[in-house]
Amino acid sequence: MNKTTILVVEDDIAVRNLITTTLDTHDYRYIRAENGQNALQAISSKKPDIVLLDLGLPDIDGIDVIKRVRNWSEVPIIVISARCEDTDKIDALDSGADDYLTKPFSVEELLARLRVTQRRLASLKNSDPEDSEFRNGEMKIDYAAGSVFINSEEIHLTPIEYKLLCLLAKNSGKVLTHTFITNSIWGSSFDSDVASLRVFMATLRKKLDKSSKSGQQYIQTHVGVGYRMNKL
Amino acid sequence: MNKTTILVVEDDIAVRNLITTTLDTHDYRYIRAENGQNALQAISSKKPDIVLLDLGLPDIDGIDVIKRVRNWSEVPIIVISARCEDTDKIDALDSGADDYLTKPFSVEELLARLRVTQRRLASLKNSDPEDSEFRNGEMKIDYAAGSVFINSEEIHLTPIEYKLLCLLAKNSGKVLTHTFITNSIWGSSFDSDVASLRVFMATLRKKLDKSSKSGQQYIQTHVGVGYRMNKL
DNA sequence: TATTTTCGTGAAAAACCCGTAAAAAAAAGA
DNA sequence: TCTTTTTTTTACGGGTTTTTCACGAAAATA
Repeated sequence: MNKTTILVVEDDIAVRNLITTTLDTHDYRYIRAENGQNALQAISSKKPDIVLLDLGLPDIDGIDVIKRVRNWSEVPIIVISARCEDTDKIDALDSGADDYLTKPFSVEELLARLRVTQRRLASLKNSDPEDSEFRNGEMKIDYAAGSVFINSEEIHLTPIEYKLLCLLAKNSGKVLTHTFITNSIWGSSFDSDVASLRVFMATLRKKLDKSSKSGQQYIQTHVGVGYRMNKL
Repeated sequence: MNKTTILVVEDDIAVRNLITTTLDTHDYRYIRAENGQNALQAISSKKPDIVLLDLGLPDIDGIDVIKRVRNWSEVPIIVISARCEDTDKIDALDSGADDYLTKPFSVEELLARLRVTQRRLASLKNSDPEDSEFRNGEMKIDYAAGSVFINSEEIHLTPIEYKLLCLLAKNSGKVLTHTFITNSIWGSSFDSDVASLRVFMATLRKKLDKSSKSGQQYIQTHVGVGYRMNKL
């Protein structure tokens, strides 16, 4: 049986060393990342079992890291942060974090919470390896890099366009209702959001089709209901 | 969709009221238990989705409650306790608790952690995606994709046509009265709706028959009563 | 069979929804 | 600050969808 692998995302060397030596002495394997970019890449390439994430990273905000990971991976994320405000905790948890510890934290508690997470993973034993990229026809989404390609040619998407595409991709083949989509992206569903949604769909389709050779229809409209990504 | 049911195990009336009123205002259902015995009974008989557990109960020690529950149930347990020692936390977590909050706790944080737990429960349920579909003769309805096939060739239906077909399919073999159908689709039943219904039936039949090889009659008219989908 | 009622059908009218462009507002970078 | 990018708002045209209506066919009733 393999050791549980833990990705430690922390730029403060002292804290990182504290964590890694603790993990070492408790029979864990670990990987390190000093910033958000590396963290995202490590999650997609090394596929750790659990992620320990500091929120105060030099490049990307920790919350954004969580959100981006959650576009394609369900890997448990335990946040370890100096931010002790309630709103920070709530933001992190609602963005997709599984647990939240505030610095200074008890090493023993961290280990206990790791065990809780491991227990849950074991009972799941859901051995479907999550793919860090999505392919459909000529399109490819590289989740770790946050970039999209048509025929290995990168196309630039704005944040919302990217989110939208990920949402459709994750539910490829299924019809997503207007309200489901607007809720997923804006958190609420006003009529004005649906109007915006149409605009985004238009630009997204334009960008996808422009690079596509065959006249493939990636996104299909379901009148009065919503949209669907076709499996090609 | 049912509300999430939460068992609140807490003997301190003030704290309990704080929690239950909070749950009330956030669309949760709750059950109460004042001691460990009642809690164990409630978990087995009422089958709550989540348990909020105070450790300082009058009869059984909270840790023991956790251990005994874990003999036969995996229900998520979130501990809310005045004990703030690390060892207490670790004992509770290692005994099978899923999370641990110390009093005084932030109501907002509690809600956020409840949402985390709910998220996990939801993803557990959806792990086996039964892509529900309906088959009858050469026809197939893929509900998730919102599309209809005749001999694995997709046919385009307008929203009402699709709704109508789903309604007939769901009650395949049964005669549906005019008023039942118009009520299901328009919410009310005017004479004009029945007139429309005839038109929709005509186009629907036309679309189904056009692709069908054998002259199968999917929809049968019952004069003066309504329509029925034949089982083929 | 004759009469009445109910259905199916085609076509036109009305209503509706969607895509699109363009401008305004907001956010992000330089 | 100014510029650039991104998001939101608004309005309109066009195509699809729904509704209405008229008339002939089919079925039920007597």
